[in-house]
Amino acid sequence: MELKGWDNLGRNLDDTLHHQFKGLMEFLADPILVNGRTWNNSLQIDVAAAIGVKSPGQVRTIKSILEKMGIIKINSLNMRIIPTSNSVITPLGEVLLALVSIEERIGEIAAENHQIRKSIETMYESFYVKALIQYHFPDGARKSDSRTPFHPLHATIKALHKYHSLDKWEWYLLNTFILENENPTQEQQFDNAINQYRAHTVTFSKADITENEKGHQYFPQYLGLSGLVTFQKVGRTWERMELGGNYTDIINCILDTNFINCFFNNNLSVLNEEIDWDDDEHAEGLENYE
DNA sequence: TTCGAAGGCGTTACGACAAG
DNA sequence: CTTGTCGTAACGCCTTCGAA
Repeated sequence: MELKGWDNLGRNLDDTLHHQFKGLMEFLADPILVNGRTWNNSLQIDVAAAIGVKSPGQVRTIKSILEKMGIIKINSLNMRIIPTSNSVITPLGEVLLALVSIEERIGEIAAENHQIRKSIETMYESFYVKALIQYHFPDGARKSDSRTPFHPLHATIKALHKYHSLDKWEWYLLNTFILENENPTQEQQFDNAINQYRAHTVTFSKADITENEKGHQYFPQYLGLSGLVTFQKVGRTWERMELGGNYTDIINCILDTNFINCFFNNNLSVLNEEIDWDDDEHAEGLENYE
């Protein structure tokens, strides 16, 4: 049976990316460096040099992941506008910039102090919770199979809630079948597939993954950073994911069927603190993590 | 020409096994 | 039990390519 991952960008979210983002913002903040240029190849080459990557193609990948995470404004880097750090960064991006700066300043203390390290980690978690709430596929979970806006966090949390945990192959089954939000047909197909797998009537190997074979690498990594999901790891690869113990009110909020309606219909934006829930219960859930 | 992104490919980590 | 070797799989950087 063929397994297919959701589309993904091949970029890890880690210290390196955080600092590349900071480097990009520092570059754009300096009019002398930007030198009146719009977002063209020449500018990208200079940005590449400034943030320590080797090609403008990589700068574009970084731009793309920062956009999807809601760290920079979508299309704020384009060929018509001369960018500045202020015209590009989102409120969520400001949070990340602050976190990276804090981490740099107290880095030495933090290295020796478990408590402080833990606090920083928690701050990054709440940052990534917000980033993932707004992270979605506006053009479909997998371009080859779908064109409907899709919210991967919602789909994952919902599956984890129902099936308690997902191993790597169950994760690929989720990716293979679930391509739309709240689609009962797809959910039934996924249910059949996961039950067969759990009954050991089918087994999978790497060779069964025919599309987006790194689907297990990137999005699960993002989930882990948010603390919403935890992973049982063997060495450096994960075997099983389940809901983290914390953030239960956020998780309940994401599970609510209104969540998707609000997200896609009301232009829900955690970036700009414009969440406008129908009832107060949801709003409280989010406020705890502002 | 510029774009996004799939996946190729070099590097690294793991695990099995043998030898000390 | 520890150390060393080696084959395999995972990782992740970044090249390449189809599309616009």
